[in-house]
Amino acid sequence: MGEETPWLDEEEQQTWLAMVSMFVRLPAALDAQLQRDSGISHFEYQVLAGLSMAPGRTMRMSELAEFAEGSLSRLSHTTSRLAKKGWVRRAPDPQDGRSTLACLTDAGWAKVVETAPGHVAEVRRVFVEALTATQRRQLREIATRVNGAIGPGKACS
Amino acid sequence: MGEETPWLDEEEQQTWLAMVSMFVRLPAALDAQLQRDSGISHFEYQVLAGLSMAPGRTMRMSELAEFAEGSLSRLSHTTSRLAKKGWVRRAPDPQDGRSTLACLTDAGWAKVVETAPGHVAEVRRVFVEALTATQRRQLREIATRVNGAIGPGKACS
DNA sequence: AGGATTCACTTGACGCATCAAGTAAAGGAG
DNA sequence: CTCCTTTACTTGATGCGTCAAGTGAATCCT
Repeated sequence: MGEETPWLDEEEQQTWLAMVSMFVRLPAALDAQLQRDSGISHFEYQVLAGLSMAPGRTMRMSELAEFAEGSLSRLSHTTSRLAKKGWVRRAPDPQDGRSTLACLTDAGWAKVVETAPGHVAEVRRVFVEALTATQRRQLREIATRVNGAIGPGKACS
Repeated sequence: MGEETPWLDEEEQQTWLAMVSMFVRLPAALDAQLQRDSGISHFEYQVLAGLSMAPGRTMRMSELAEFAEGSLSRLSHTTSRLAKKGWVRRAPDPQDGRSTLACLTDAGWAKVVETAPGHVAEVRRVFVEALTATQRRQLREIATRVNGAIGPGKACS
C-alpha cells in the first residue's frame, strides 16, 4: 500500500468514532433484548421472521440466507438448531432435488408471535423514538449510500 | 408484553431494513479488509490502535476495554493472543496491584504502522467518500442520539 | 488491626460462526 | 448415454466471545 493514504481530519474522526460506537453497540443491544426476553439471537430471529412472512411460511435455504444476510453454512447450522427446538422443519424441494425447503412449524409461528412485539418495541426505542422523521429520512439515504460503497454483498435492491 | 405495541409504518420499515443491512455489512466489510490484508480482527485492531495512541504505548486493561468497547474478559483473551504473537506485553501496575498494564511492543507498533493505512483507506472508501460533508454531520448527530437511546453502555461522553 | 467487601482481572467450559471439504442432484458437451 | 461442471446444500474442525467461577490485591468498617 502506498505511503500517501490521507488520514481522517478531526471532524471525520469524531463522526467515525461515534459511528463505530453505534455499530458495536446497536447489534449488541438488539441481541441482548432478544436473548433476555426470548432466548434467541438476532440472526435466529431474522430467520424465523423471514419464514413467518413467506408464502406458506416456507422458503428455500438459499433465499432465506440472502434475506437474513448470512452464509448458507451459517443458516444450515442455525436451521439445525431451530429444528431441534421444533420451530422449523426441513423438506426436500419437489421441484429441485438439490434444494432444501425450510418451513416454519406452528410452534415456530407461535414463537415469532410471542417474540416480535418486544423486539419491535426495542427497535422503536433506540431508533424510531430517538430520531426525528427528518433524521430517519437522512439515515435512509446514508445507509443506502454506504451499502452501495461496501459493494454488492448480495443485498442490492 | 402488552398486546398494543405499534408496528413500524412503511417509511420506518424501509429505513430500518436499510439500517440493519448496513449494520450487518459494514462491520463485516471492515473485518474482511483487516483479515485479508493483515490477518487481524477489527477488535484486535482497536486494541493495538488504542495502545499505539496511549502515552507510553501503555494502558490499564479496564481503560483499554472501555476504549475498544469490549468486555474485560474478551480483552483478556485477546491480549493473551496478541502477547503470543509478540505484539503486546503484560505488566503489573506498580500503583495498584490489582491492575494489569498492557504495553505495545516494537513489533506491535510496527504492525499498527503497517496495518493502519489500508484500514483508513477502507474507512474512507465506505464512509468518507460515499457521503457528503452534510451527511457526515447528520450521521454524527444521529449516531449520538442512537447511542444515547441505547443507554450508558459505558461510552457516554 | 482484623474481617468482610469490592475491584480488577484471569481462567475454563460452552456455544455459535467460519472455513474447508464432502455429497448429491441438475444441467450441459460430445 | 456418459462424463464433467455447476448448484445447493451439509458436515466437521477450528477459533473467538461469553458467561460463570476463581484469585489476589485494595478498601471499608468497626
